[in-house]
Amino acid sequence: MKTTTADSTTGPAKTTAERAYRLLREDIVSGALAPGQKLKIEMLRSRYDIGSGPLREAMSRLAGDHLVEILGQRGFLVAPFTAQDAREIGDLRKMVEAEALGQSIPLGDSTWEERVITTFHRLERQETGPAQGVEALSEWERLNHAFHEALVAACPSVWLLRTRDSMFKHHERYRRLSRVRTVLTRDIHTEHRELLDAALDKDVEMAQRVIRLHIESTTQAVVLAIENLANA
Amino acid sequence: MKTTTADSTTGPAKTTAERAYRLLREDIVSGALAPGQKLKIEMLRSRYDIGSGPLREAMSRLAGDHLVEILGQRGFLVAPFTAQDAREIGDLRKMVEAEALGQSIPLGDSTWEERVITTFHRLERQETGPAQGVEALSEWERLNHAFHEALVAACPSVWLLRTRDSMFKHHERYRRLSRVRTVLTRDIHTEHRELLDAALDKDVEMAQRVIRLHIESTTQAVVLAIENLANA
DNA sequence: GCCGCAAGAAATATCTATATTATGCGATAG
DNA sequence: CTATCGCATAATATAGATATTTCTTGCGGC
Repeated sequence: MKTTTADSTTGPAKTTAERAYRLLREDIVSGALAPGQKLKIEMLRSRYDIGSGPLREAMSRLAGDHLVEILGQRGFLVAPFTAQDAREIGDLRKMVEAEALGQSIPLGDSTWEERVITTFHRLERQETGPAQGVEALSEWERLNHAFHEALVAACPSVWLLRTRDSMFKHHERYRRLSRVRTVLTRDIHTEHRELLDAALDKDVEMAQRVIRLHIESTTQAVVLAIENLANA
Repeated sequence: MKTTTADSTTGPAKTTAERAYRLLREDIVSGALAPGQKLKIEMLRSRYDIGSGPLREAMSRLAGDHLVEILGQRGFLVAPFTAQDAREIGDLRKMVEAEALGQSIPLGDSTWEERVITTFHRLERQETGPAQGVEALSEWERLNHAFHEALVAACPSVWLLRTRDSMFKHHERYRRLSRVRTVLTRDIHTEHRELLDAALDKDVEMAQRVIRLHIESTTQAVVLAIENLANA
C-alpha cells in the first residue's frame, strides 16, 4: 500500500521556493500570519531570509491553494477569515471526507488497519496526557491530522484525497484561529474512538455518520466562536 | 444577484504574471500544450514574450491548481493525462456539481432563470447551427461552460463553486484532449434541454439525476477514448 | 569492439540584485 | 470640501549571476 499522501510534502525542500512555500503555509495555517494581513515582500524577506523571487513564487502557489489572495498590482494578502467561509469549508470537508472514508474502508487491508490503530493510539496518549500548552495543541493537530489521514488512506482516488486534504487544512486554520476551547469541553476523544471502531468494523454507514457529526460539531464551534468574537 | 464567477477571471489582466497565468492555463486546458510536456522557460519566453519571473509565478499558481507539476530542481511539467485521472476527475465533478446544482435551484430568482435561459439558447443555436470546425468546437466549449455555470450560479457557497469550477476545467481538458466525437453521436442537446427543464421546474431531484448522467456519459466517453488511444 | 564510468561542457533552472512602474497618501490649490 | 499634483512606498519586471542537472565525449576494462 502506498503510504505517502496525495500531495507528498515529505522529504527535504529541494529549492528555496519550496522552502518558502512550506514556511508560509505553516505560518498561515497556524495563524502566525493573521487573516487579511498584507504580505509585504520586505517584511517576509527579513522574516525568512529568502529573496523576493522565491517568495513571490511561494505566494503564487498558495494563491492556487486559496490560502493567499493576489491583489492586482497591490501585493498579496493572507486569505480572509469569515464565519461564512468557515461554514462553507466545513460543509465541503464533510462531503469529501465522508466520501473518501466510504471508499477507503472497504479497501483497507491489514497495513491500513495497523496504521489506523497506531495513529489512534498516539492521539489517544496525547489527549489523555498531562501537558496543555500552545506546544501541546500544535502536537495534537499533528496527531489528529495523522489519524484522519490514516482513515482515508486506502481511498484510491488521488483527486478526492487532494481535495480532502485541502479542505482539512483550511478547516484546521479556522480551528486554530478561533482557538476553540471545545477541545476540552467536547468529548472529541470519544468521537475518535467511535470512528476507529466503525472503521475497523468496516461499517461504512456508521463511520460516515460519525465523521459528518464530528466535522459538523467542529464547524459549529468555530462559527460560534467567530460570531462571538465579532460581537465582542 | 452577483453574476461574477467564484474566481473572477474577468476584466483585464493587470499584471504580466496574471496574463501569463491566463495564457498558460488556456493553452494547457485547450491542449495546445501537451500533457506531460516539459515547460521550458526559454521556450515559453519566446512563445509569449514574457520574462522568466512572471512565467515562473504563473506556473507556480497553476501548480496550485494541479494543472502543472513542479519537479524539484528540474523545472515544470504540464499535468499528465491518464484514464485513472479522467475517471477520478469525472467522479469528483459529478459529486460537487450535483451538490452545487441542488443548492442553486431552490435559490434561483428570476434573474437566474433568465441567465439560464439565455445561455441555453446561445448554446442551442450553436449546436444546431452549421459550422463544424476547430473554431466552432472552441466556441461550443465556451457556451457550454456558460450554461453550466449559469445553472449553479445561485449556489451560495463560494467554496463549492470554486471546487466545481476547478473540476470542470480539468474535465474540459480531458474532453478536449481526447477529442471525443461523441459530441456528435450522443444527443447532448437533449441532455441540456432536460437539464434546463428540470431547473426551471425547480425539480432538484431530476436535475441532479440528469447532471450526474450527463457528466458520467462524458467521463465514460473520455475514458474509453484514452484506453483506445493507448491500445492503438 | 562494446559497455560502463567519469570528467567536462552545455543547457537549464533558480536565485539575486537592480531598474521600472504603479499605488497611496498628504499637501495644496481651487 | 473636493480635486489634483507630487512624493514616498512598495510591487512588479528585467537582466544577470549562480548552481544544478543533463548531455557528450573520452578513457579504460572486459
